[in-house]
Amino acid sequence: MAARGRPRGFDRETALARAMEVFWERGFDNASLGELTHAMGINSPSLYAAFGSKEALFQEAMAFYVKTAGSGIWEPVDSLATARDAIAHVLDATARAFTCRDPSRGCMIVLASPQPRGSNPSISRELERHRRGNRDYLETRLRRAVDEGELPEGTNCHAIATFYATVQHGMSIQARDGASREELLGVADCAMSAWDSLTRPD
Amino acid sequence: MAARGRPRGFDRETALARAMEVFWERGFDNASLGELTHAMGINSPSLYAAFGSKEALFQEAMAFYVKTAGSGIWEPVDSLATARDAIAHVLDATARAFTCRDPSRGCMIVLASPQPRGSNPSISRELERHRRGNRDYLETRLRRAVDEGELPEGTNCHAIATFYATVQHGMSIQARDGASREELLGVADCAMSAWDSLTRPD
DNA sequence: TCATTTATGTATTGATCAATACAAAAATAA
DNA sequence: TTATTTTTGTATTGATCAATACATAAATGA
Repeated sequence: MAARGRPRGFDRETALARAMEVFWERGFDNASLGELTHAMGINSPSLYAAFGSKEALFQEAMAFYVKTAGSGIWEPVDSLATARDAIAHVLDATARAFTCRDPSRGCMIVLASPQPRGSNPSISRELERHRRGNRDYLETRLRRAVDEGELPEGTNCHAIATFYATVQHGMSIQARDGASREELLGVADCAMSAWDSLTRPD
Repeated sequence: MAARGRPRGFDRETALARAMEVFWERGFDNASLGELTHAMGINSPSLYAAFGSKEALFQEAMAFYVKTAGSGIWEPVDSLATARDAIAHVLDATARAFTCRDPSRGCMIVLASPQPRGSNPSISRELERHRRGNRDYLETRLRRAVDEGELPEGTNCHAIATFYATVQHGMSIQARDGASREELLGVADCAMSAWDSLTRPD
């Protein structure tokens, strides 16, 4: 199946990666088409031909972000032996991922469009859906730990998952405010120091 | 000193309070002048005559927010007897304040302009400065507790203050994502359950 | 009364934005 | 070669935005 017509003059995935960087640094609204096309090295008709719209481009950039920056954080959650190891890993990897650019950027999922009734509610809802998914993922991992006997019956998995998700979200703001990697790792340590009392039987 | 000229036809502070609500719900960029003037019940020339510019209006709205919504959270920090009580109060009051509107809004200082290199960097910097001030305020309170003997010498006040500030920031995202007051109070409880191990002598 | 001062309502300005129209370019298929 | 298909670059569109021009209204001071 050879391509008909004139071949595309740029690499789609490279352009997508550059768009992701712009959205990550500037958020959805503040990333103008001029900035995006400049970073991607193309003109706007090429952008629209390849991606459809600014919103569709963002959706793809978000998926790309999850696949690249996010996978190192969340993928090991199921494979690590204990829920404690899993959550400690999430916080540790978060501290590293949120400070992997200079200046630090925090999490694109948390910061790219924080106004649910802003200019593009569907994007805010999609990001919210994703954050909720991460929280639920932690809760599911905790429930499994209860089933496996790592944690006692009666453990409040919902509250613990919500707590650690909250810490993870807060680290995005700290990163944007210039917190160093060491400070964020310190936050992760502090959060993990609650583990024993959170999972102690009543 | 009677006022010359035609008297202002609206109450300046009432209008400011309404502007604050709009900025709080929509953020700086997404709050259009049309929305602002509609909520304030005035036309744009009156807005500019009374407040100067959209940015100046936001600065005043931010100060108003700190004075009203924020004071109940931060004011008791110095007067409460112990650092533990102070921090527990901050988290508890935060959970309540962030869910005092329906739908929940979280914190205007955290959410109104989260892109440091967005459309208005000076506003982002001002908000960041304020967040940093809150964090420093917690650290100062912890150092006082060390001086007074509540906490042992060698307590890592910087790390503990950063941790609790991070939790507080994360609660804004949770509130925006629809977390209930009870869930946020649960987050506050989880965070406080780390207290003993965080403040235990080495 | 009349000049001065300040506020208000209507209408508009220039800038910026996302998205597109259009014709030329570059490939394949017949 | 010629017709067809798709991409590219230039230029533009209509919408929306923050901010303002201007004439009128409503107060005080002389």
